[in-house]
Amino acid sequence: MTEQTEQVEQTEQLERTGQQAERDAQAGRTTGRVTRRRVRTRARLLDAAFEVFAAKGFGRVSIEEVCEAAGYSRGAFYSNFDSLDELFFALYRQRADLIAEQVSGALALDGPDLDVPAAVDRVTEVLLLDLDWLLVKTDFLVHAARAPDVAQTLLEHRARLRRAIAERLARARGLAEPPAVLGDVDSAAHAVVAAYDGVTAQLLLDKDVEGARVWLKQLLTALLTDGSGTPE
Amino acid sequence: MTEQTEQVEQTEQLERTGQQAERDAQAGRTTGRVTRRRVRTRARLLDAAFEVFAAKGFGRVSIEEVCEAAGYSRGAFYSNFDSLDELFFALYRQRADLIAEQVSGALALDGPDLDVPAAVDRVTEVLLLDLDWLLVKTDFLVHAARAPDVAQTLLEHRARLRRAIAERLARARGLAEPPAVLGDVDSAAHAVVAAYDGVTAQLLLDKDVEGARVWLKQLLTALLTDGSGTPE
DNA sequence: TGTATCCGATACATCGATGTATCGAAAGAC
DNA sequence: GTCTTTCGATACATCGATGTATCGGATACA
Repeated sequence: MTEQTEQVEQTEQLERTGQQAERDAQAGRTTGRVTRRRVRTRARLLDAAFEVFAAKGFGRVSIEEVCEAAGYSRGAFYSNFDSLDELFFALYRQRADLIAEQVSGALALDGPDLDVPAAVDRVTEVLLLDLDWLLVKTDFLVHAARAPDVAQTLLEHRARLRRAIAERLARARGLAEPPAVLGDVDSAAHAVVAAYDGVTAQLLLDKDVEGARVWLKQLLTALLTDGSGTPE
Repeated sequence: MTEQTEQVEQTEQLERTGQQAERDAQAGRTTGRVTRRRVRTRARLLDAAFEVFAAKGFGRVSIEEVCEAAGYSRGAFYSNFDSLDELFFALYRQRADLIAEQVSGALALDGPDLDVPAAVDRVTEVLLLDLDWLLVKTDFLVHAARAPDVAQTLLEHRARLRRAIAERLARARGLAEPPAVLGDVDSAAHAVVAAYDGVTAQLLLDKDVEGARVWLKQLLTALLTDGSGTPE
């Protein structure tokens, strides 16, 4: 569905600092024999998983399919993960963290005082970049909805995101913008996330990324600038 | 997860007018021997499916589990459906139509001129009634996202819903309300749906139905009344 | 009540996925 | 380069789910 090669490199780097030590510790040696091969296969498995999950949905994917897509046998899988759930969780964390960074970057771009429409543009660009990711993300949401501990993690993730937005808004709010249609910045941040999720749902069905972007921008500026922005 | 008994009656009535003729036609007789037993078991299978899907998620449910929950053997299932997918689709249609009716009712309640806040209250009540339904509905969304034909159906469903809202809004708009933060009524309707979906996502994680209701009301009034409503 | 038809239960054959145990090969340490 | 440790491939046993074919009991209709 997406290109496969050389995306590995990226993942590999992410993993290097990642949850490597845990497994080593659990295996005995405290970090001796860190193994280079291992990181590679782990990264490839994650990338393959993303590809396959996006294409068929978490619920319809077997361990073997992931391994096949990654070019490994099941032995490799069981050597790196305990279950598909664990792999899914790791995958989500990896990608979500990546996006979170990008969003932070987009928010931090202009100076200490925020240019709302410009920031909205940049954030929108990042958030609606990859349809496959939205698919997997939604899959994960549904998954988390039935696993309280997973849900907890996801909620914290979202809370962090909201807080970041709220802080950014607060810094900009005191200056020129009139108070938005919603009371405080917290509500505003909440609304931003809701708008994102809402647009995602439609996008998943009609696959019109550009349309979704336009629409999300419109929604966000409407919510944040109280009509003085660029509605319509 | 939810009560099971006597919900059957409801389903049964829905089915009576439903896609009954099709199968008969396909089986030969044009509608001879309409069978009473059949409608019962079909209805029970659908109810059981709802229960099981809500609890475990579509992807994690086997045909046998549904049958067991319904108190039938797999023979009954294969006599009524061809696949889990088909059952899922039927289930979605049934429930979605039910909700759509209720929303229509809630919208039609007050006279020819609409009292926006009151309508928002009523609609919110209906939309966020049943957490299990939201789970199944989201599951279905993810499912549809990967099956173009199913997506098409879902999109039409949503379009109808939006149109109903838009028409209702249009009737109310000419009178007193100032134009909302969004341009036309179409955009407004679109925004309403997006808000609904957005709130749903959060609700699926924190399971706080009351909070979600409050929040959705706030969002909707903010979007529809341009601040003159009851924000905070 | 008889009877033709329909429906759902049972049994069976098959397939795919899972997890484990074992072994050869690769990779790091010296 | 060797030697030890780790990783991943292979083979195997098992289990659960699927779909089908068949049969007996239920149901509608006369």
